[in-house]
Amino acid sequence: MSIQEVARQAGVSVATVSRVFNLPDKVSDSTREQVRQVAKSLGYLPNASARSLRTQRSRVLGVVLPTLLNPVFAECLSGISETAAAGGYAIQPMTTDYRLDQEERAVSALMAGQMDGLILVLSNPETSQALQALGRTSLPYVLVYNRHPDHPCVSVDSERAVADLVGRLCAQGHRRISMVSGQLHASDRAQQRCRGFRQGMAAAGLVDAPVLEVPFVETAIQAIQAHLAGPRRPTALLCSNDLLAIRSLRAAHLAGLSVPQDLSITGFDGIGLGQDLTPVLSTITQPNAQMGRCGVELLIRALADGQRLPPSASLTLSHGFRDGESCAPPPPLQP
Amino acid sequence: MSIQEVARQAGVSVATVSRVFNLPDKVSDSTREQVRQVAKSLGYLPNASARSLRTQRSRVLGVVLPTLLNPVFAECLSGISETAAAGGYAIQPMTTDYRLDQEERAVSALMAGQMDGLILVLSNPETSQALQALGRTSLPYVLVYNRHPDHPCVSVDSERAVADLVGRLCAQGHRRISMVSGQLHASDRAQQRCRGFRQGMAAAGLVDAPVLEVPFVETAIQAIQAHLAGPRRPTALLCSNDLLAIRSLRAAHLAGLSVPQDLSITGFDGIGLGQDLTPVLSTITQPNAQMGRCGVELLIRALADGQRLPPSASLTLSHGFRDGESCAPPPPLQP
DNA sequence: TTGTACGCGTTATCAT
DNA sequence: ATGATAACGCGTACAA
Repeated sequence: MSIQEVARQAGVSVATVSRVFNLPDKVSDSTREQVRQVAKSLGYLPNASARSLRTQRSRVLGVVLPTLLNPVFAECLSGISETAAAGGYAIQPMTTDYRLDQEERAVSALMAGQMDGLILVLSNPETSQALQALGRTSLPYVLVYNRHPDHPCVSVDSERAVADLVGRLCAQGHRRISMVSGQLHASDRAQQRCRGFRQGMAAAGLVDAPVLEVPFVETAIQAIQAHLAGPRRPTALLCSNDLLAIRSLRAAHLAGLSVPQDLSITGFDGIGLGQDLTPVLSTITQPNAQMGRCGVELLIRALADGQRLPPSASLTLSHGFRDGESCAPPPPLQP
Repeated sequence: MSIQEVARQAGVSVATVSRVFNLPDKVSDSTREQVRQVAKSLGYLPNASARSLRTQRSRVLGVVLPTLLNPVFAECLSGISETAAAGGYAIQPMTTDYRLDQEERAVSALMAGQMDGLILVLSNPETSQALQALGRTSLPYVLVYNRHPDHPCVSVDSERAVADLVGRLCAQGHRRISMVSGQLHASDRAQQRCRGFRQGMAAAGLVDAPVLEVPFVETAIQAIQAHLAGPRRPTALLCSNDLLAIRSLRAAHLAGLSVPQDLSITGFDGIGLGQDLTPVLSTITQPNAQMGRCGVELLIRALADGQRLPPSASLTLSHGFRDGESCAPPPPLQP
């Protein structure tokens, strides 16, 4: 069902049909209605490929994410999807599983796919080959969650957030605080949060700032449980994301510890689910859907101006702290 | 950067360049390498829109889902994405928030977007306008989670699963079992699970089979808590999905009940997170990622054959039961 | 206000 | 083995 057929049946030229869909004002009321009528009855829908070939814009945004199995990215994609749709854009997401080769394949596929712009959550903007390749093109893009002075980013100040949180824990009386982190090499966020931890601990005059880097999510619970079984176990676990915090809650239970009486646990991300848990997860909250929304808005604005986004367009959204039930002063007596 | 430019620089015709990418065997070794060289140095990538316009296939699959905020669909999309990528397809997902108008908009947009096939999770295949519209086209599609004799579906037998679960609970000694359900009108799964509940209760000779239909997720916890505050409260809560089960855990806590000592709670879906909770969620498990994978595989196979999928291609995957920690015999004394 | 005709970048047919 | 060229469906400059 093409524009030709509609034109034929409506007794007008293809140009008129095209105008009915793209410049409705430039066609008389009567013919417009006539054409719409015919188009509807034929179930005509303009061919997106032809349109995109002709106009050189696809109205599709590419999205690259580590995984959808972490709700933080599902929430973000949800925001992206919503805002893109509102702006007349479709999205084409690809996941990388935190693997650099997949990251490059994804970006390359999206570049070949006539995306109008790209929204990226990468492992590390500093070293990403994919981002470098992208830089050699004129395709507009924006990073989300990532943070880097040379690129347009929508992010929160993880470093400060974590440092502040360490301060809170110390104010509650905690002295032995461990960080539970995901793989540092796979994520600049993890690195930033780790830096914030070290900084916060140093500021509190605490020399010992142990970081437990959990290699695989599958083994996280066991590793954390082992860490909690040690002789001078921490009184607080500062986890670099909510999923790790949830697994830490499990590990604490398995280790026979009550949260927050015996052990405090905090997360980072503010996934919605954390509010429905018992104990409610104490965590640093990011506006995940909002971060996606902002990324799309920046991108769409840039597209309207026919520009790429400069690094100076970067946005630091404000984070929050959810005072849940997984956090309390340390138990009074500790050996 | 077009095929023209590559041809010019390589000193061959566009036809030869095209062959290098599509039928490499039909071109001599020397020119093939020559062309590849030039293409690479120019960063040439075949234009997907032009290719799709010419071949009438986009190698993109459309996906319609209720929401990504329920991990069950995020897990499914993850499986879809993975299998699509492996088969050389990209995906274009749209969410409906369980709203029929969004459902129609999504399907319509995907039909206009030159999708090669559609993977759909709809509210209700029986009444869906979107599905009816789709039926009038020749676009291949497959339903996932939905179950209907007139359409190709990848699903599990929710009805039997729930009925069996009721049997298990009864065998443990439960007599007062309530179902907590999402909005019945918004989901055929909810309806099926509800039927399974009534059927199982009837089979156990239990006349009273109360169903608490929770209107909005936001108010779920309060509604459930109120239900638990009643005089002859249930000893078990059979929830129609894992998210409701998690909220029920919270509601039980707020009502001062211990799970599973005072109250048993079961879910449906088998989201990964349920395993990391305390108590580990007892639930009916579906192979969520696998359901997505199967849908894509069916679709890709149909595309290879140039066929639509007949209803007879439907697949009922087997479900399981995770014996977690949220379920136990009822307390001995009940008024 | 409406129509004609070109070109977007590619694949495929038909020659050579 | 390679090249010339038509056609995919559309938007738009230009003409009427």
